[in-house]
Amino acid sequence: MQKHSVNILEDLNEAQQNAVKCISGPVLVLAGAGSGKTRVLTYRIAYLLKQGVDPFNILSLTFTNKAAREMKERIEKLVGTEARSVWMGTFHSVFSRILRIESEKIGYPANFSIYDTEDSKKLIRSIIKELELNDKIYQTGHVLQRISAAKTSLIDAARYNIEPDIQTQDQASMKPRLGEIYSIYSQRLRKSAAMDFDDLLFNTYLLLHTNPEALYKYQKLFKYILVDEYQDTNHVQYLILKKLAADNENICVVGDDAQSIYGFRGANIENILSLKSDYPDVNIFKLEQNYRSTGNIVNAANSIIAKNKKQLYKEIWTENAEGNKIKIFKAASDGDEGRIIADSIFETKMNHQLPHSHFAILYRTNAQSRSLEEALRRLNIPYRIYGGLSFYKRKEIKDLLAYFQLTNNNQDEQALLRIINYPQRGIGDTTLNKLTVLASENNVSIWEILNHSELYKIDIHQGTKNKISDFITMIKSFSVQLQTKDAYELAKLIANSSGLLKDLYDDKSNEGVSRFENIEELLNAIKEFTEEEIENENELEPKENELRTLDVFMKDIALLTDADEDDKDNMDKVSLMTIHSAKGLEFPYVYISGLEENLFPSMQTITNREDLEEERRLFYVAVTRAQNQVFLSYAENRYRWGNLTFCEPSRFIEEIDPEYLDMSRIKKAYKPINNHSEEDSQLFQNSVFNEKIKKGKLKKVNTTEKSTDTETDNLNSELAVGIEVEHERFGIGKITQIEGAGSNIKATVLFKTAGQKQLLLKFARLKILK
DNA sequence: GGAGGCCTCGGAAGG
DNA sequence: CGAGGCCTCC
Repeated sequence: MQKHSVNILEDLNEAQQNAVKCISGPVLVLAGAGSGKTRVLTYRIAYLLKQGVDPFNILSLTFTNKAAREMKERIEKLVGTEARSVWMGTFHSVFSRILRIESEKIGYPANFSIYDTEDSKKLIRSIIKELELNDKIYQTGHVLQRISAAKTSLIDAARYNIEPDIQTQDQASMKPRLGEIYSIYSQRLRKSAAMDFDDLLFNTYLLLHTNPEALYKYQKLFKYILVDEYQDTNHVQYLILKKLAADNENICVVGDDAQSIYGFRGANIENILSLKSDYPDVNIFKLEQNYRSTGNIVNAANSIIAKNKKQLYKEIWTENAEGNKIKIFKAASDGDEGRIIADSIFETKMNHQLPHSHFAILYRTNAQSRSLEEALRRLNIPYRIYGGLSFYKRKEIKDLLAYFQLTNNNQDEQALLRIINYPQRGIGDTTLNKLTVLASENNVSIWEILNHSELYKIDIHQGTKNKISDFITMIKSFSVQLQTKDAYELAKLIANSSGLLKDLYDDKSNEGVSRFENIEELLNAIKEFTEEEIENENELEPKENELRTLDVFMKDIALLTDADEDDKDNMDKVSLMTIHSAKGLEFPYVYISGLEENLFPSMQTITNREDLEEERRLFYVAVTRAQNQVFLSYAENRYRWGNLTFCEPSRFIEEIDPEYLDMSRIKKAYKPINNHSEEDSQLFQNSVFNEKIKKGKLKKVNTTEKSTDTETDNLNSELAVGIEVEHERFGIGKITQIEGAGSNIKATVLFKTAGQKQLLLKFARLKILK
């Protein structure tokens, strides 16, 4: 055994070895792009096991199912089946397991439902309607975001409603009743015995915080904690980790502050930047040698990230050959850009006799993929798009799962509303509205009302009542079979007797056929699950009976995002994806498209310098995906939503040290873009804005800095009212009113087109015409 | 209760 | 332009 552990370490360089061997006390592994981060994590777990650590005492957390799966496989290769008993998974999956075990301590049943974003949004939309609020002002997405942010900061509905800062903020954004929505949302989740994604974290924290026994139990259990992609943790994840590790401090976090690109969903880069203040005796290991990319790529990436102020110092270097310089393509339009990229792929592939899988095209937003696809199709280059609608988010799949979910948890309101009239059984909106009102009046779930309809005064026709009663009887008959039938038998029964299968079978359109096939695929997956051997789960969980039942299948289903489609499709294809989804991947040849100011960096993102730094990290991630060669491209004109807009090359191109660039394709056509954006921000800072308007000069309103109070004064002045503006979509209009302050300036504009409509718009979207 | 016309709006994405 | 939500009319 000893001999074997030596062998394990032989695969690692010195820095990696040191990080693996330091198994006691807090450890931070700062791992640069391509430096073998995952390698260190897997070898560290293998090393722990070789040292005799019980696999049950190791907790390894990742952000994606894919990362967890891959790590499990890798460790199994190193140490064998022992690896299966390590607590390994995403934050959400591990904590939902714990919450099911401890559910009664936080007042939930063990079979609680997990609401995905779609379920949450539907619930919020219905609450907004019930409160008769303006859904233009209270947009579901935004409301959910606010609630999610609150939960991430451990602010529950009660506290939300009394926190002065939050109240002021909601008043200012004209949404004073957000707190009320939050309260009702929480109550309704409880009534449905459901948790949303944020609750899985929030409630785990609550469990550990309010329950010393549970805290003690899990501190003793998780003697060794490992966290991947630590730069992407949010506040509540950070606090949970801190609690779990408080006893023995055997926590090892691995990450790269330069690759923190999820700020917009609550990731807090400070968690990694300030780790030292939490654990003063933390051992820091830097992995700075890059094994992935050529010298030119590494250097160019370094020259980009050096522009960021907020970062931990490290210097990525490589022993790899210098390689080619980064090539830049200037295209006339988005179509032209696609053509240039497709030609280049074709040419490179032919010259070097490479498979398509060696190429990836990355972009900032999904909408960019269309013109690229067209160009690839024209040259018959096979491609594969990553992202898009995942299997478990498809309508027909969610419909069938809702049947399963309601069978498993009768209180689940969103599941009930989704299927009570699908397939159609004559229980329409009117009836459901009455029931919803009745349910909230009596403070019970809709199921409760339907199940004990004799207790409530329901004002609906006898015919409808009968239909409802048939439905309830059916669901109940499913529920009683949960423990007596295996998952596949019951699933098949539900799919058939609910009428769902027949409904899809009758639809002979292409779409209908594919939906039917998807249902078959889901049923097949359940069949496989049923035939699986019961895995060696954790000793904490009660022994499950021999039968693989549907409720067990449903446990984590909401946490699954893709159906391993990647593995199925192993054809040789070019990969197309957003930069976000490219993190963790690598390709010999990488094309980064759409390098235009306002597209990448994205105009809507940049409201302050920190956002710009995140965009820059995103660019860093994109460049460091490449092993051999990076190509950058931008279009001078781009169609967006049917409009052709003039584009400027991205400032990011300019930020790369010219030494690493090959400008031959650009020649003198390339102009530095410095003056433009700089001038704009100067304008804003110096309040010259007024002057420019006076002179009647056409001016694009600055988008790189958030507005300051100084300009508000300018904008508030009568001067701004009455001036002519242009909006990329609505055309030319006149400002009739300006209101708000700070970053919330709103201009009411009367447009000449779009039916003379009054629209409320952020000022930054307008061009001042005069 | 359901189908089709009208209106709206456009970000990256994990669980 | 195109997808998705809402409303109106049947």
